[in-house]
Amino acid sequence: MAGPVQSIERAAAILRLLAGGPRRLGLGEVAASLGLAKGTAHGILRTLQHVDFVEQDAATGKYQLGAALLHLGTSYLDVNELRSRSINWADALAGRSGEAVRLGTPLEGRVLIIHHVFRPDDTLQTLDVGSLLPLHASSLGKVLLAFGTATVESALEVGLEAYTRHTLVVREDLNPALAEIREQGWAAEVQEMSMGDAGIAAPIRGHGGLVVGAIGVSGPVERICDSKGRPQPALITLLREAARAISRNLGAARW
Amino acid sequence: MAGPVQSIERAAAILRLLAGGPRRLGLGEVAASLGLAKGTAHGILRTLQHVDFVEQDAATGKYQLGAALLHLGTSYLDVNELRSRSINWADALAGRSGEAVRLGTPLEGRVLIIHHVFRPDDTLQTLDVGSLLPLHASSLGKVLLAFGTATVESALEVGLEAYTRHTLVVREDLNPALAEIREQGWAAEVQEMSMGDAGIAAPIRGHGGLVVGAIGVSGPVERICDSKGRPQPALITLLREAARAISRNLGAARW
DNA sequence: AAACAGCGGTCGGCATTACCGAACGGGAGA
DNA sequence: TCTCCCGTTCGGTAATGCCGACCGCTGTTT
Repeated sequence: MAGPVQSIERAAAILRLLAGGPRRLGLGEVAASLGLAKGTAHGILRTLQHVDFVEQDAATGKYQLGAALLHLGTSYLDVNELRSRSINWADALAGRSGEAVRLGTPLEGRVLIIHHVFRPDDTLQTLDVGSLLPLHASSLGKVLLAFGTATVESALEVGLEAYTRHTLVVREDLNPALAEIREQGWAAEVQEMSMGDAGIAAPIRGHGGLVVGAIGVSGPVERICDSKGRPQPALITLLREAARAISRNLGAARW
Repeated sequence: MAGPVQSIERAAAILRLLAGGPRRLGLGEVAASLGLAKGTAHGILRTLQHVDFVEQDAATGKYQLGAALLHLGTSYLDVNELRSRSINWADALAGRSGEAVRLGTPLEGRVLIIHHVFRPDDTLQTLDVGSLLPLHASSLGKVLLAFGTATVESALEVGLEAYTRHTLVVREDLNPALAEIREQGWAAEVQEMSMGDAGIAAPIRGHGGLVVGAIGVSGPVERICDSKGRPQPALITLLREAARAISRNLGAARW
C-alpha cells in the first residue's frame, strides 16, 4: 500500500487540532503544534478556509472550524446505516425503559455518539450526538473494547483518565472486566464517569456477527441500578432485546 | 495570494460530492465526477479513509462519509459565536411566538441551519441543524441575500428551483423583493418552499453593523400569516426585537 | 513617543511530492 | 466457466507544495 497524501493528512490534523480546544488558534500555534513551517501551515489553512472548512476571525486573525463541516457531519448521519436502522428500536427502548438511549461507534480511541434519544420525561437535556465519550469509562466504550471494535491500545493512547474514584484506570483491571462483558454479553458503568450516573450497554452486530457499534441506556444510578448497586435485570433484558433486534435488522443472522 | 493546495481542494470536493447524494459512491464515479484519474482519486480517498473522514463499505467497496466529520461538525457548533450568543434569545422567541425558530448562515449558495428550537408544542419535528435551505425560497435566505451576506450569484449557481407555484424563480422578480426586504428590515416567505408553510426572518448584525446571519420563525401559513396572507405584525415585532438583541450582544452598536 | 516583540502573511528556489495512465486481480453476474 | 467491471497497485515524471527568510502591521512596553 502506497503512502497517504501528506497535505491531506496535515489538513486533517489541523482540523482535529481546532476541534480539540474550544479556543480559536493562531497560525503560529497551529504550525508549532504540528511541527510545520508557518508558511506551510498558512497554505493549508488558506485552502481549508477557501472550502469553508475553516473560518478566520476578522479581528484577531485566529482560526476556527468552518461551516461546511457542520453540513458534512449531518450528512454522515444521514447515510449511516447503523444509525438509521437503529432509530426505531432506540425510540422504543427509551419509551419502555424511561431512560435516555444512546448509540456509539469507535473514533480515535473514544466513543462517538451517533444517536441520542432523550429520556421521555421533560427535563432539560443536551443532545450528545457528535460528542466523544471515553472508551474505558462508559458502558458503550466498554462494549466496543470487549468485542474488539475498538482496541485497548487506542484507549491507552488517549489515556485512562480517572473521572471518579470508580473509574478503571489501570489496564490490569480493565482486562478481566472486558472478559466478563464478553461472557455476559453486556457492559455496565456505575459512577465511573460521573458520580450519581450509571449506564448499561450491549453490542450491535453486523453481517458476519462482527460488532459494529453499541447501544446503551443511561441515567441516575438509583434508577439504573437496584438497591445492591447492580443494574436492574429488567433493564438489561430490554436493552439486549433491542440490541438483538437491531443486529438482525443489520443482517446478523443468529444473534 | 498564492494558489491553494490542490490535493486538499480535491479532497474537499470529494467530501462535498459524497455529502451531496444520499447514496454511496464507487471509486469510478468519484473519479469521473471530478475529472480525475482513478489512481489519483484512490490516493485521496485512501488518505481520507485513514483519517476517518471517509468510510468504505467492506462488501461493495463503495465510499461514504466518515465518523470524524460528525465530531468536527458538532465542534463547529461549539465554537460558533453567532450560535452561542443567540441560543437564549432563540429559546425565548420560540416560547413567546409558539413557533419553531431557526438560525441560518450562508454556505455555498444555500442557507446552513446552525440552530433550531422546536415549536413548543409536542408535535413530532425533525432537527434541521446542519441542513441546507435554498437562498431564494426561504425567509432566512432572502434576508442573507438582501443584506449582502450571500450573493445572488451564488444562489444562481445552485439554481432557482421552483418548489411551489409561489417560488421566485427569475432574477428580475428577486431583485425588487430584496430591495423591499432591505427597506423594511425583515423578510417573509409564504408557501414558496412548501405549500401550507410560511416563515419570516430578520438580519443579525455583528461588529460594524455587518449582517452575519439571520434568525427566523416558521410554521403553518395560517398561524404565521393573518387572514389577508400577510405576516402577523405581532410576530414581526417579536422577531425583530430578538434579532436586535442578539445583534447588540454580538457587538453591533446601534441597531 | 519611540522602539520592540509577536503576529499573520508573502515570496522564490529547491526537491520532494503527488499525479497520471496502464496493468493487475478478484468478484459478481451471465 | 467465462467475462466484464471495478477497486487497487505501481513506477516514471515533472509539477507541486514545502520550506525558511523576509515583510508589514498591531499592540505593548519602556
